[in-house]
Amino acid sequence: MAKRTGEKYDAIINAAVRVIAQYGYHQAQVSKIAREANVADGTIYLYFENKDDVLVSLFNEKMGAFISDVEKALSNVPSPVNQLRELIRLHFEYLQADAQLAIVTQIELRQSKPAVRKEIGLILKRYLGVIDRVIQDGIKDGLFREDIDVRTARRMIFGTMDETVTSWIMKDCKYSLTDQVEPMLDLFLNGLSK
Amino acid sequence: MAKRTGEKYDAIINAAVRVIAQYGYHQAQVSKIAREANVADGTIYLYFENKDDVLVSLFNEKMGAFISDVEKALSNVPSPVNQLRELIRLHFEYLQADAQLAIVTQIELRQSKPAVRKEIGLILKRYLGVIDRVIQDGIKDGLFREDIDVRTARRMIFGTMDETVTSWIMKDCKYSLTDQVEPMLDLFLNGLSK
DNA sequence: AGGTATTGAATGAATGGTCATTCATTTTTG
DNA sequence: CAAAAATGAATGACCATTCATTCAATACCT
Repeated sequence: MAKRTGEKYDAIINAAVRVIAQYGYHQAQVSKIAREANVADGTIYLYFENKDDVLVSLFNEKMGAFISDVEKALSNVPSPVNQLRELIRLHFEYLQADAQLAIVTQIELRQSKPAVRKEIGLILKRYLGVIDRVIQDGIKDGLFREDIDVRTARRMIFGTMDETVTSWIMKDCKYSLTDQVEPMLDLFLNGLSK
Repeated sequence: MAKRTGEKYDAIINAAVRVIAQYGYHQAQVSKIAREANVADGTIYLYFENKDDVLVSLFNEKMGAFISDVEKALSNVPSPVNQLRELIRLHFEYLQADAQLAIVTQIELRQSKPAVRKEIGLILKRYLGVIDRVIQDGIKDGLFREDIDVRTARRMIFGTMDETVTSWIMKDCKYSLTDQVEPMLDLFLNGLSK
């Protein structure tokens, strides 16, 4: 039965991030991940059910930690406007700090099988909930318009950040993501119109 | 040498859309696509280089037609505000009218190999150019703020539409996409702030 | 202490299933 | 009756997964 914990568990997950980031999803064979983790092919099956389980666990460990960080950080920020700023900032800072992880979660894991993507979607729901709460607080506090639809606004915030990170990666991460925080926040708050 | 035209060429592309939409990218074998097109497996290789070429051609034919429609439609619309409305409307209308195509371009083809995704990216560039032009016109006409960054705004517009279509598909297309046009346009133009 | 049994972690070569692609043959067309 | 188009069975490459075996550590005995 898969162990799901321990030193080698972490080693395999981190090896998977490096291998997938370097070779891409389709060239990340189990044997390559095993070699990178300094472990035999068969050992992976002592810690994980199968290859898909490695991918889901990877996303769960890394994204789970990120969401917890965001939740904790936002709880110390009073104004919803600053919460939104902090959310965007953390989103960009986290991925900018670990470009390999960014490539894996943003590009490569999206090529996985439906079953894997479904699990990933469930984990992401928690993050979407965090965004929703910021918007709702903003409306309650009278800072945001009460006639906006929370889901529409959430899709705008998440969709824009997601697209921004993806194109940053596609352009080889060669500009600063965090420089985008203020212009993006300004667009979200004030819109295109004069 | 691949023919890239003719009755069977279209039949194969349309069969690919149906098979991929129904079975998913990973269960869309060449033999299944051939059967759906009423053609032998080998015939596919008379019209296409290989399986990847089928996928790229599919995107090129379908998305190319869509972009041309959008370009033509916008050229008859005077105000950039109305151009933006029309762009969002066409984007949603086109995908709502053909849910199978929406599933394939929005979800399934994103699981393809890097080489295929790269081609898809090139085709999409033309569409992003259309969005950029609407924003630039809006600034020139004094309707949009001149201090916004065109690329940031473009990523907001494309990212938000993309995320909206994806979650519409994930929720089994069971609400109206086109109902989202006005609330989304309003958010783009006026933002979240009161 | 010295020796021996027991456990379970780790190994990596072998297996088996899956498909894209090919090409010798057949069918259709002009 | 050529020439072109279409066929579909056979091929071979690829890779996740398995499992018989090795190895190391710990417990148990005299």
